[in-house]
Amino acid sequence: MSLRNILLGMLSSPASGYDLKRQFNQGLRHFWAAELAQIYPTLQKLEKDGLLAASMEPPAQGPPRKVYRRKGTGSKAVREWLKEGPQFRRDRISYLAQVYFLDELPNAADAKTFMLELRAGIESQLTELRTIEQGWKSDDPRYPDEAFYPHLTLQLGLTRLAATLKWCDESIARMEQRN
Amino acid sequence: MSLRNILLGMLSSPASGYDLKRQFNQGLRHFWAAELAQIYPTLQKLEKDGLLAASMEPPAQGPPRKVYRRKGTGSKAVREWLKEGPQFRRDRISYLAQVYFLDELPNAADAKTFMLELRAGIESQLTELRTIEQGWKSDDPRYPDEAFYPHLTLQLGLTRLAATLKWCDESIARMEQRN
DNA sequence: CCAACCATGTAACTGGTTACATGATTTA
DNA sequence: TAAATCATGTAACCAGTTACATGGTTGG
Repeated sequence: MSLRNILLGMLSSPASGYDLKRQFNQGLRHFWAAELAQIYPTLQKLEKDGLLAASMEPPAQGPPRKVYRRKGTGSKAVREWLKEGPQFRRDRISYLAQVYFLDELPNAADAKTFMLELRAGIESQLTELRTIEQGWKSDDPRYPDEAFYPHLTLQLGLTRLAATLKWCDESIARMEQRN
Repeated sequence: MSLRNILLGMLSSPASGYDLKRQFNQGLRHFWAAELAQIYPTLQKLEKDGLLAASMEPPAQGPPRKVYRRKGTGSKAVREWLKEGPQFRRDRISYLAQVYFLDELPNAADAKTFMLELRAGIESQLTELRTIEQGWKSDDPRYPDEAFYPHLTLQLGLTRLAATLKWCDESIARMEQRN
């Protein structure tokens, strides 16, 4: 259900499915990912439901694009989604499930290897996020003021990853004390 | 795929589907939730695949239970899952998707209401987690030493929620400055 | 001309949720 | 005896992923 709302939100200005995928990669992928194979059918459904209008546009260059425009009903749907209040869907954290069972590894060194790999993964996510922020800064000098709420989401991403990294270090230290 | 591995991990001692659901509610629900409608068929599949053995056991009291036992192949599968290294599946955060589009609300007061509700939700998750920790403490006085890794997962939950709460407060403050 | 990229789509499958069905046992 | 809880399951559906198919356009 959420992808529908997200696409509606992104369509405050007209865009094609391919455009939207690019936007996902730039601004939303740190808290939401979507594949084209899911985006295209969802847009078709939104058009059928009367929330979007579609038109084929042969552009100045490149292959023909199907551009979607948000209708009044579409904008209303976004506002209703936001007025429902925050949605707390229990998110699953795969690697935490693994940490939970780490005692199943008979060799303590294997558990430590796991945690070091985890730390490395989190750290690379952190640098990735900082790269996104740099991109935003260079795209528009008015950032972060011109993108107030997107900036907030990025801040939470950075904050959480920093906290997770700290947790990794503390956990590894405790594992060493445990021996 | 992960639920299979989690169930295998939980079955270091024999249990029924219903037991496992209870364990989910106690120890894992802060990073993974599962319904009985998913647990039962998954256990059946694991039995069919030869990783678990099942036996009907008419207990001293209560209705008959189907108890599953992990076989050697099952334990091996858990170790292999852990040796693959940490799985980073991009987690989706619904409420962040909503925050991203909060400018769609024409009335700034509505956006603030949203953030306050978000803060309240996070806070209640935090108290819920602290309640779980208290439960663990009273269940076993040796905690957290006897449950080292489960304790670590709880710590991350607490750390992240505290960080998120701080972010909420800072964000609300920025929104007020923005006017 | 070929590789890389732009652009749209369908089909099959997996994982997970919601709703429903059934019945035994325990407790108030 | 009625309600709550224990206990196991199936069916229909929804969301999301992976793999595949197709073809236009641009740049080396």
